[in-house]
Amino acid sequence: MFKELDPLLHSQLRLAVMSLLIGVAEADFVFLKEKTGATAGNLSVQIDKLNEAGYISVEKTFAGKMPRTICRITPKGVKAFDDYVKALKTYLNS
Amino acid sequence: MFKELDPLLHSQLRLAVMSLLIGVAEADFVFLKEKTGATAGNLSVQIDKLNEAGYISVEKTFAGKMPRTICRITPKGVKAFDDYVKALKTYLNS
DNA sequence: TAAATTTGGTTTATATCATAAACTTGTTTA
DNA sequence: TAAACAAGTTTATGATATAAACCAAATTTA
Repeated sequence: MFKELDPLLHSQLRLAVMSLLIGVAEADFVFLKEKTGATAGNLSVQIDKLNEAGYISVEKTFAGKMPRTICRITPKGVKAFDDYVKALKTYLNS
Repeated sequence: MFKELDPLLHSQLRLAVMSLLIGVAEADFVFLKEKTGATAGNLSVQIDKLNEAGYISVEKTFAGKMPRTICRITPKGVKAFDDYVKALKTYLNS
């Protein structure tokens, strides 16, 4: 009947981040912040969680002298996102 | 870009309840409990929240001598569900 | 060059939420 | 009448989302 919804993805901000990352090769912190409209603190926490789950990879580099955090979705993340969408659909067939 | 997700509907159990109710004229507590697999306590709490939000109406009657709680989705609930689905789609266009 | 501001974040505190365990009220069965 | 069951409700707790506060380095301004 209803499939379980991965709690890691069933969060507005984390879902937005994954949604953005799935469409691009990579995206940095500032880009994600602007696109999602999230506060930096909240975004930082949610990126950590996605990273720890292995759904995204996080690379910390420098753009010139300024720090730059680059995020990329992983194959595991793509699969999780896909599964989440499938599960969601079991709730939306009204 | 991303639309807000109504926090009242962005909950696995409440979403399941709404999903069930949108397809039928009415459903009682026991039916909802069986279909969702939720515990009675959790279901009771979430039904209350949906009721207080005006998304469903709750009628307490008796089936013979046993109590029976009947739930129905309201027009407001239908609209909220519809809006939620629309908002969700802004996250899934990958 | 010193002070103020901006950038790019992280850490911490809080308020809310989802959930299950425990409880209640009444009914049926042995 | 005691035990078991039915249909919920209340309560306790642990997790979660979120923003406020903070920090270090770089840049701009006076």
